[in-house]
Amino acid sequence: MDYKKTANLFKALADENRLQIMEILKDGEKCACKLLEALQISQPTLSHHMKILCDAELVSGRKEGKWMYYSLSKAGIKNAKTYLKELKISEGK
Amino acid sequence: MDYKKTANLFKALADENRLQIMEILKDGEKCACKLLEALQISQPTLSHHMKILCDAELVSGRKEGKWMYYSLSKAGIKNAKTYLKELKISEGK
DNA sequence: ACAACATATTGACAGATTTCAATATATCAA
DNA sequence: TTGATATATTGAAATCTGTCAATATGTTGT
Repeated sequence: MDYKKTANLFKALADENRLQIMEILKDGEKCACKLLEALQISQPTLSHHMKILCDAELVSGRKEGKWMYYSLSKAGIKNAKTYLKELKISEGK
Repeated sequence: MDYKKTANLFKALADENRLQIMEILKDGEKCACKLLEALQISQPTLSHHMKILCDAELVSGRKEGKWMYYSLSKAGIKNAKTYLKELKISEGK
């Protein structure tokens, strides 16, 4: 198991603003400008958070003209689910 | 949804040493001294990590004489699973 | 009570993370 | 091409986190 990669994945989920972004994206693809409206953070800060979420494959981005559209990505979410699924509680002594 | 609590939960999983601890505990309850042997960290650092894992309810501790036994706890793991499960990818526009 | 041991707490430091202002890059419209 | 707009990057400051040495607390055996 790759501890570094897994830690990075959970790090991406370990921030209140990023959780709120994920929450908004549950509703479907959104433009960066919409996310900026919803959060009380500056534009560079949003851009930084989006990079972290994209790097973790929790979110994917699509550029259309001068706009960036973001949506949830299955890959990262699946990785996290898989990790948790493997946390079986054994009765080993 | 409680962003702070959820962020804390994922923060607890966002560290390589703590992931390794979880990995070891998958095998069943372990004494703190065993964890200390397995990890390349000092005793106070281990104690600090265990507190974070316990606070997130990912691990529970049991004191027996002068020893502490730790094991995986269902509550935190379930909370994380539930969060991920709710990350449904909708087609809403 | 005292010594030995296991774990927890405190205090300090280094490195990581979040944040914003300033600036850069890219796209569109006139 | 120029100006306006959307997003990304850079650089710096404040805060948070992981770490260890030193010390405290709690337990067991003598």
